[in-house]
Amino acid sequence: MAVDRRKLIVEAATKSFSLFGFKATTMEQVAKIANVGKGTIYTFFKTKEELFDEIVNCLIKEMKFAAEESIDESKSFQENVHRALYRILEFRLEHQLTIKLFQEGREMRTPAVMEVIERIEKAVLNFIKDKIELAIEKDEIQPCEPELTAFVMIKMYIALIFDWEKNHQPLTKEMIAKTLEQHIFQGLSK
Amino acid sequence: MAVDRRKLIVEAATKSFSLFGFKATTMEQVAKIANVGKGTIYTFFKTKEELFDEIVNCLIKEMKFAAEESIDESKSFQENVHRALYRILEFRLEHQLTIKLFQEGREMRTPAVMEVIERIEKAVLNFIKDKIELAIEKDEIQPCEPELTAFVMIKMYIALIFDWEKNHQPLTKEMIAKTLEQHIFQGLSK
DNA sequence: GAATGACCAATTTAGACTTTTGGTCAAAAG
DNA sequence: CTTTTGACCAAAAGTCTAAATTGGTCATTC
Repeated sequence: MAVDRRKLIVEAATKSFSLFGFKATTMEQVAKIANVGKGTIYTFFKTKEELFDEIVNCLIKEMKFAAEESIDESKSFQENVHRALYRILEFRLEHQLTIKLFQEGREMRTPAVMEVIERIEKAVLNFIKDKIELAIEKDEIQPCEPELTAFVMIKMYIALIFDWEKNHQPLTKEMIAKTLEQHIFQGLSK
Repeated sequence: MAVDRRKLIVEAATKSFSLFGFKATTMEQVAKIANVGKGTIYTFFKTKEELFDEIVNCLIKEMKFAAEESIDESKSFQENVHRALYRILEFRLEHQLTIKLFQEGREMRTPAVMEVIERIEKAVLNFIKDKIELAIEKDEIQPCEPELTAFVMIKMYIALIFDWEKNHQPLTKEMIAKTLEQHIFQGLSK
């Protein structure tokens, strides 16, 4: 084959979804960008959602890779959780597609987008959960419900990065690390 | 005066806001429920928002009272934070007005309602912040940024009560207390 | 002087009409 | 044959405007 039409389509769709979001992207436009007949898209993907899902799956893989890359086995569990979560949220802010998606989810609540956001969040949860399970096995942290702990950590991170700055000065990376350290790891008890 | 028209109006408006929300409540309806001419409302309140604000201020006071009541000086700071936050969120679920308001905020983003929700959340933040400052003074907990710590605690509570059950079995009051204890107070470090 | 409801400007709603869009498929291309 | 295509269709979304509603006023009433 001269050109990989499937790849062309996926690339075109990624570009369009990143630029205009899911709802505002039309299949005709994707076809045009990909230099392909509209019908051709449907030989590879049953629906617009299926095309979207493939792209998001790819995004999730990239995200996992970025997170995994940020981990340094020689560092402590705490340090690594901080690095991974910070990297993941950084990723969200660096990639046009995630920015657009979360925006569309917030502003229009497009069902397909809401679903996909949930998938992304589940993937992050599972990633952190795995790290926690490992840390428990290696006796680096107290035993706990890994899923619940991962959930708490992520919520806290999101809150510190995205919610706090709605009413306050944004926190620096160091402040966030310190807050996580002080609250989750060290606790406040005397 | 035979009847306190102001009180009648406030009561009628409270009933209507609780039942239909802010946007779906019309001043005419409030007047009708209060058995009062529409113009009368405007002799007490300049706008619909002003009437709304008065009612919400009252709600916030009640909420503070409930929270304050739930505190037992003889118990530990941790126990009291848990009791107070649990009571506040319970309050939110017991009162038709808060239920309707948070729902309207979520679903329609009515600006006046968004503002009011922010006011409620600020009040809760300040309440907890005060308790934390007190606890630091009394040397019950480590020194920390009271506002940031209060913020983290509240976010964690909301997450554990409202967000966790979107994808999992709801947590019992005890599980929530334990999670807060384990994560915030005791920490996970070894 | 306090209370009222008819009244008004402004916003919201309803729904008829138009356009766009996801998806199909018979025909064209290879 | 298989693969690609774009005209085509039903359905969904968008647009436009006339009608209804609503927050707020104020001359009149009590």
